Amino acid sequence: MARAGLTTAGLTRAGAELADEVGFEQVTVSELARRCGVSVPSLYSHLASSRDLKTRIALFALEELADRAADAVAGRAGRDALVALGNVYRDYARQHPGRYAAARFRLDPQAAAGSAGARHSRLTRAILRGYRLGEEDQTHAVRLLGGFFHGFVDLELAGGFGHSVPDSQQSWQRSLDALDALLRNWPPAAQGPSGR
Amino acid sequence: MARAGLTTAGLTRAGAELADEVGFEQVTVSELARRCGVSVPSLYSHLASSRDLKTRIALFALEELADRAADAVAGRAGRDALVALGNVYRDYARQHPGRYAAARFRLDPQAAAGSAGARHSRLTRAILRGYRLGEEDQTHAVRLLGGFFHGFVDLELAGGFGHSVPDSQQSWQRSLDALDALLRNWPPAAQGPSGR
DNA sequence: GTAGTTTGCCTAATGCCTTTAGGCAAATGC
DNA sequence: GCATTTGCCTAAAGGCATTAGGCAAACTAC
Repeated sequence: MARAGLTTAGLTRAGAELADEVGFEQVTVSELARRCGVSVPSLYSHLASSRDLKTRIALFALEELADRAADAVAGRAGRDALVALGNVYRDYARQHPGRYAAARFRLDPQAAAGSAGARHSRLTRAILRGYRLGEEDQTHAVRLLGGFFHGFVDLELAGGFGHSVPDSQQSWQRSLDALDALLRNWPPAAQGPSGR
Repeated sequence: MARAGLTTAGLTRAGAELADEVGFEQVTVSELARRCGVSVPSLYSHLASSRDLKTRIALFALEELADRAADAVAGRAGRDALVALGNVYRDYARQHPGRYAAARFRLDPQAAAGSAGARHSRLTRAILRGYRLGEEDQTHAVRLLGGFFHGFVDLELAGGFGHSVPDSQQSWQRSLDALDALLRNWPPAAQGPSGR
């Protein structure tokens, strides 16, 4: 039986493409096998399980996204960098909705530890160098931005900002404006316990 | 054959509970049937499909969440309302991770139109009354907050802010502080095209 | 080049999930 | 009470995930 020349990396890439075509949720070992012209069980020579496939696609997407983010923010600072970084996430999600969903896949702790997640965090932290934030507030800001980027993009992709005025592109821009202003005027920590 | 007394609403609630137990992704018609003590095909008297079940659970969760949000913001304004609203989302997600995930399920346009999604939007808009924002900027702020609430909570739940310092509770509080400050000092629209 | 070993492909098989069809009897309506 | 509707069941079919074992290509060592 001639070998089809499959590799784990190749299957991961094919899986990522399939994800963008049919949606990450619809990616199956069976469909991938059909796409590669081999029988379903053959894929188990290269993949441990369906979950293994999804994990690999997720890691691939996170890496790809981090590479784009790194390129986009290189040589930029302050507001320029903030906009560039945010746009990377939004553009990637719109160009590659399946991969973007994959990047949101719940990884097990071990896989997560080896993922590009930390790169994303570092890149976000890097753009904050253009703002005057203390160590701790920088971490808060990283998480705020991370949450906003992901949340806005996810809601938008899900149609949450559907065809209503103003369009979501404007909201995106104004949100980035607002966040830039916020980062330039980050409020000091309150004196006592605040709320909960 | 005695009737088990199943109803669509009852199955939806049982499905929501199952979601919190095993995770929304693991909810199946088969498991629900086992839980109710009936055969799998029996459920098709009350549910159109597995997707119908998930859609119903999603609508249920969105409604439940909107009720909680309405209660929490009633009689509050400004920063107090902002914190209360944000906390509803975060608390719900932590208490009911499966239902929260269900609330994020991609509904088809028809189901989405009849969902509590618009209530959520209105509630967020309502808390913004305590801030001086123009009509359009209010919408931008609704989307920014919606994105942040969802994004932060989702990343947190996924372990994205794992056991590192400062803990995510502090980041949550500081983020709400920051957003309150932002809303009180919302930047005016820039003169010309900004960025993209 | 040859022999032994490893590896990647296949088919068969198993089990789980989703769904449909048709039968039977409980429940409902007149 | 009778006719109709409805909710339960079993049987069946198809799809997906996965394992086991066989065969031959590919690799390694001498």
